[in-house]
Amino acid sequence: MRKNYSKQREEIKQAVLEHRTHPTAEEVYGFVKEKDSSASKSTVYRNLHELVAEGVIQKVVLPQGIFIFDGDVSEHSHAVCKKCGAILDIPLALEKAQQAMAAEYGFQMSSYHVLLEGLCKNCTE
Amino acid sequence: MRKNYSKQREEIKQAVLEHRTHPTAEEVYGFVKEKDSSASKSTVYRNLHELVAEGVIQKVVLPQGIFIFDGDVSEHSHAVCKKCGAILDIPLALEKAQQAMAAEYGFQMSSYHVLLEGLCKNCTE
DNA sequence: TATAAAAATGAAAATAATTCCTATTTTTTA
DNA sequence: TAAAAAATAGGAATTATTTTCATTTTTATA
Repeated sequence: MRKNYSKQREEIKQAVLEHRTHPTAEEVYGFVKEKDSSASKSTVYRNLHELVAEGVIQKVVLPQGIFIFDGDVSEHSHAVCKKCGAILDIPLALEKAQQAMAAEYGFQMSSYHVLLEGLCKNCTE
Repeated sequence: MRKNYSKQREEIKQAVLEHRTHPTAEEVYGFVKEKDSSASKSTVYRNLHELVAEGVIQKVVLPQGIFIFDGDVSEHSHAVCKKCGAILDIPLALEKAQQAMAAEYGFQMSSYHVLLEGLCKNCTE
């Protein structure tokens, strides 16, 4: 277990936790640059990867193949607005699916990713 | 509407429809090459893209960001085996989610993507 | 059928996101 | 405080995909 976080590591972690917008690596890099202009991209990518491995943040892929980072590591799903791109966290649980998958397919489901697409509240008003 | 399919276009379509393994673009390229060694990658990518736009096949992204192609365009979900990589089609419908999303978040859900991960039957035996 | 116009192709270059490499800097340890 | 370990910046390398474009193939039509 790592005892201390380096300055950059802490800034990268905070950038993901504070910005609840589900930033991409590039966006995290932008946030970190604001505070420490000497920060490099490789450090951002490396630390994001390590934070994911530690379970501090999670990496989610959007249907277009873009990766976003989420400071909320609890099991939840996402809804992406096709117009503004906003990403909502939704507590959509698929516990029932676990048993159904085992019973019907003999598939031992260990995790799931649900991604909804549509229009968010703002974009339909 | 396109009347006829070119030779390559037809081979590319067939490769996706016949191989129910959910191939990547690279794999489709491999299948097409077997029948027509002169086929190029750009043609495979272009046609896959067009077939998706036409709704003949669909493109799905896996959590690692890899794109796979599916000849079954009906709304269904996928379960990926973490051991062997097998991809199962599963009729997991989220109709209820549609109303719930509208009622709770004002989100007009138009489509969804569900991806389960775990171990398939073969890999647990 | 011959031919002009349109569409599709192959090959290679360009792109974009991410990972890798490495010399240097920073931090930790004792 | 010195040696060892860890982390960094910056750039090169990688990989999957897209774009470009000259050539080939197909289609339409005179």
